[in-house]
This record gives sequence, C-alpha cells and structure tokens, in this order.
Amino acid sequence: MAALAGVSAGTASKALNGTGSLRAETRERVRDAARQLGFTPDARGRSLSSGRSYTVGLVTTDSSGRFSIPVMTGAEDALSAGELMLLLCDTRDDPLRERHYLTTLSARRVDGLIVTGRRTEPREPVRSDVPVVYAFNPSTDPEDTSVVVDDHGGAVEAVRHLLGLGRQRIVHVTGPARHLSATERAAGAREAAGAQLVLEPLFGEWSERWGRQAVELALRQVPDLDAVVCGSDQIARGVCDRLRELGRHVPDDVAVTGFDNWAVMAEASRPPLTTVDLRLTDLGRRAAQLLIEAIDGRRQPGVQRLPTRLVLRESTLGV
Amino acid sequence: MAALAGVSAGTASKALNGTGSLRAETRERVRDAARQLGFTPDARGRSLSSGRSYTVGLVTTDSSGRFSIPVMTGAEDALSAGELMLLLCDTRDDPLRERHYLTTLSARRVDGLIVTGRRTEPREPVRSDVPVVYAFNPSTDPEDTSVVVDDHGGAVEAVRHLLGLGRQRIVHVTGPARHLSATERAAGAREAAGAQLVLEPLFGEWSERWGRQAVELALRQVPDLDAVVCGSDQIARGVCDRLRELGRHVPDDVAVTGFDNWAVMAEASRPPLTTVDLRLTDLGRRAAQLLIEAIDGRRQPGVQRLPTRLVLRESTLGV
DNA sequence: GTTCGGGAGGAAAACGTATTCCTCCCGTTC
DNA sequence: GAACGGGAGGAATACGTTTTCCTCCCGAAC
Repeated sequence: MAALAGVSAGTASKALNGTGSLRAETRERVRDAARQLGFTPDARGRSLSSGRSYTVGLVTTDSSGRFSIPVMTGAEDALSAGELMLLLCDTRDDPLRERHYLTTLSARRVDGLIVTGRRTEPREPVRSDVPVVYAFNPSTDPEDTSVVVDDHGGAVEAVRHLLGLGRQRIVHVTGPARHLSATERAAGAREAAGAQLVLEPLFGEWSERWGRQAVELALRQVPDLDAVVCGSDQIARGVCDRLRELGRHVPDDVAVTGFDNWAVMAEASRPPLTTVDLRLTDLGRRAAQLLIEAIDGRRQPGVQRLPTRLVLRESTLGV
Repeated sequence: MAALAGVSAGTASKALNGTGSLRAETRERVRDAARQLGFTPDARGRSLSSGRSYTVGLVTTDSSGRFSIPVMTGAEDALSAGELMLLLCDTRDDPLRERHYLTTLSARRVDGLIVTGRRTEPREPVRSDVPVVYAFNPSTDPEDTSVVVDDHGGAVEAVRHLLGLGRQRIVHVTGPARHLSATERAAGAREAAGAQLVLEPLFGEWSERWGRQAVELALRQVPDLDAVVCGSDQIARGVCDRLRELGRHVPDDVAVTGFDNWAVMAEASRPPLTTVDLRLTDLGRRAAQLLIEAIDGRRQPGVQRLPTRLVLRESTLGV
C-alpha cells in the first residue's frame, strides 16, 4: 500500500490518521492511493500497536433466551457507537464451555466483558483481567459492576396503578417460588398492596396454563376480587382468558396486569395487557456504557438497578 | 514469557505448539512457565502471522428478530467447534450501517461472513473479498452460497398430513401476500391439496387477530370445512381460539396446523399445535459449515433448501 | 583425529500498524 | 556566505506470533 504512493509505511500511517507533519500534497496522494486500492488499515496491527483490541466479549448462558436477546442488542448498539465490536459466546450454562470461552477471549485480548444470563439470580463472578460488567444477573461480589432489573419496584408500580384505579381486592399470581424474580415481584406486590392484597401470593409456573388455573383457585377463595397482578405476561394472558371464559369482564370486573412487556404476549392478549416493561435494551445499553467507562479507567462498582416502566393498555383501562 | 523459561520467543512458540524439534525437558520447562504466568498466546499476533483471524462476521438486519436468533445461535454453535468466533453486527436494516459494518469487518480481516435477516425475500449481495454465506434470506445472485428454509415443502408436508387423516375440505390462512414466505407457503398448500383446497388462500397478517377473523370469513363460505392450514403459529392459535368459541372442536371437527414451531405459541395454544418446524438452528449451523468449507477453499455455490420437519401435536391428533 | 550427521535451539524475517527519533534539505537571517 | 531553524518524511522500534534458516555442539564412524 505505502509503496503505491511511493512513501514509507510510517508516513502512510501519518497521512491516513492525520498525525505527524506532512505536506498536504503528500497526505492527499496517500489517501488517493488508499482509496484506489480499497485499502483499509489492518485492525490487528493497529490493535497490537495500540494495546487495545476495540472488542468486547459477550458471555451469555443462553443466547436464545427471551431476556438475553434485548440485552445483547442494546449492548451491541451502545458499543458500536464507540467503534467497539461484540464477540458472541453462548456458554449454554456449561461451566466448562464458559471457562473455554474466557480463555479464548483473553487470548484475543478483549478490552472487557459483558456477562449476562437468563435468570436474575446472582452468579459467581468470572475471573478476568479486564473489566467486567454483569447485566441482568448480578455478580455475587458487590464490588463488581452489575446492572439489573428492578423487579421489586416494577411490582410496586403495577400495584400502585391498580390502587389508583380504586381496586381494593388484589391477588398476585406468579412463577415458581424458587425463582428470585418471582419472590422479588411478590415482595413488591405485598409491600405496595398492604391489606389490599387479599390472598397470599400464588406461586406456580410461568405459563398461561398456570394463569388459568390460578384464576379458579383465587376466585374460589375471593369471589369478588377486582384485580390480579401477574408475575409474567404469559400468566396474565392465561388469567384474562379464564376470566373471560368465566364471564368476568376485564377490566371492568377485574383489572389485570402483566410483567415483562413481551410484545407478542402483551399485545395479543385479550384484552391487551397493562404490563411492566423491564427495559432490557436500555439495560444492555447501560451495561455497555459502564463497561466503556471501566475500560477508560472510571470503574463504578456496585449494583445498579434500572427502573422499570409501566405500559398502560386495555387490561386495566377499558377501551 | 519466553524470558522466564530462559528461552527465545521462537522456541517458546515451538514448545507450546508441539512443533519444531526440542528436548522434552525444554518443552516442559516452557509449558510450566506458561502455566505459572497464566500465559495465553496472543491471538492477534498469531492472526497476523498465520493470515487467518479465526473470526467471522455475522451481519443481520435485525438481531432481535424471532428468526435471526436461532440462526445466530446455530451458527455460533457450529463455529465455536472450529475455534472460530462471531462478531455481531446489527444493521437495523440501514444500508449505511451495513456499509460501515462491512468495512469494519474487513479491517478486522474476518475470515468470512454470514448474512442473515428477518424476511425470506432474496437480498442484494454484499461486496466482500472473503467468503459469504447467506442464511434465511438468500442472495439475489445464484452464484453466491445461500441456505434457506423450504416454505413450499413445509406447506406440502402439512397438507399431506391432513389428507392422510382423511380431511377433505381444507382452507389456507396466511400472512400478507407481499411476503414471499406467505406466497410460497400458499403455493405449497395449493399444490398439495388440489381440489381438496375448497377456498382461495386467505391472505392477511401474521397475527392471532387475523386468525380469528379468517375463521369467520371461511366458515361463512365453507360451513363444513374440516381443516385449516395456517401460515404461522400465531394465526393458527387465533384460528383455534375462534373455532372453540364458535363451538367447533379442534381437532375432531376441524384440524389445524401452524407454521414455524414457535414453542411459546405452538405449545400454549389450545390445543397445542401440529406445526411445521423450520429448523432454524440447523439452518444456522449449516450456514456456518458451508462458510468454513468456503474458507477452506471448498466453495459450494447455489441455494440450499433445508427440509422442514412436521411436529405433531394435538391440534390434528386428538388427545 | 577428522569428518559427517543430526538434534537442539537461537536468529531473523514476516505479518501491519503507530510512534519516536533522526536526517536532510531548504529558506531565512545576520 | 555561513549558521540556524523548522518542516517533511524516512528509519527504527515495539507490539506478539510463526516459520524458515542457521549455527553450534555432541556423538559416532572411519
């Protein structure tokens, strides 16, 4: 490349980067040659010389998970703005695969790591000599940088909305008690509803079927309940379906809220669901920003809890 | 690193790679030093020297799309077996962003590219001086390597299944006629059903709502229809719901098939859907294999059509 | 004792960039 | 006319591998 412009490699570098002191004419000549050859400076050489790879590893336990994906795209979005690229690593929740990926990423001298998963339970930190940000599932070490969803706050938000609508006999239906996200949402609901929560939270599974079953359970004990706060959109959808089948109108008789704002569920539900948006894309974006700052030497340890956002639809508002 | 073992860089390389001729004792000494230092050879140097980066770019128009994701994870899976890693690029369907990503990937000297999207319409080829494989959406240039889903064959498979069950009055409900996947599925259904297709295919949208509407439309013209072949699981789910609401039993009165085998839809439907699995993960895996072969100099031009697989569930089989 | 062979490991070049330092030349000034 | 200053661009080095070629040394053989 440098040869074509009749110039040394060092000079070519200066010309293309606008550094050093060169005549304008030389600079142009080099640029012309580069354009003509379709020359793009080799990032590997640059990386070797600069010490930075402008690459970060994305380690996920499940890259096809519903939660990991928005996080990934958010991260990709924020990183691409900074000319960084993402190396994708799907560990499939296998510690061996994870170890293997970590050494591979280290061999590639990534500038940092984003670690994410499909559950909100804190995870054991990864050993890494570059900055790490945990997204969605925090690290067990509070000195690490983590950014997570505010499950508790989201449930509070949903319940307050229902209370604001005058609902007084509220039931909470959610996923398995062994899932942290379920217990945190339940705690938030209980705290915000107080005496208005007329039944202990119903733990089950994250399915429409459970939503349908739970409605029957709940109505048996509280025939005049007027609101159901659900731990997921799928559950809420099941709840709506069964309520309709039993002749109760949503939202006039019973208001229903979902959780996750999973478009395909929340919008296809009859009626469409008022639900708690987890803002996962923002979460991924935030994780990437924190990582960039950490790479630049401005680390921010601790767990950041991203506020949720309540999306209002007909399941609480009428038509 | 080499210094610690009291050995030259070249010798260290030979020791760690098991090449050259070294005494066993020396080899061990170097390996010990490496282990002790936690030393991992720098992939950038290796890449510069070998001419290969062991990296491929994944260019997708929509990394959060329901179709792109399984393709991505399949590709990641197949590539990681070959020690290759994926650089993620989400163009958001913006040609400018795509161009930018292509030059960035070229600067990183990726060994190849996988191009994917969220629609099956052929797309304009990308300019690249490394091998490219198109997954899901083929290139318009038949000389390129593409691997796509067999929408036509999938519909044939679904219809044959229904014919095998003795159904004789079949209706096809699918997405917008401007979507190639809709027209190809419709063509397959028409071809396989012949005179058993008692109504022109109903084109609409990919939604449950359209499924519900279409059932009413169809029943008005063919009150005794006994099977509905749907262009998507969402449509099929809507179809099932409305049939039930109208008092028709699925599958005893009307058998219903979906398309896509989108687990969350197909399994949550009442009843669960017999549906055409597109095998997108296999498609991604296949794309990666073709790319690896192309990188190794064994290019296979042309469009490969991956066969679909019919998944049987209660919407055609009874309980 | 000399030569040959072969094994062990170092030296050097190559991959491509960025940066520092050096040289050379030209113009200006005294 | 000589000296100084500064601008332009080349040379060298560093980043970290891999690979080829060389050298050196030791043992064996004649």
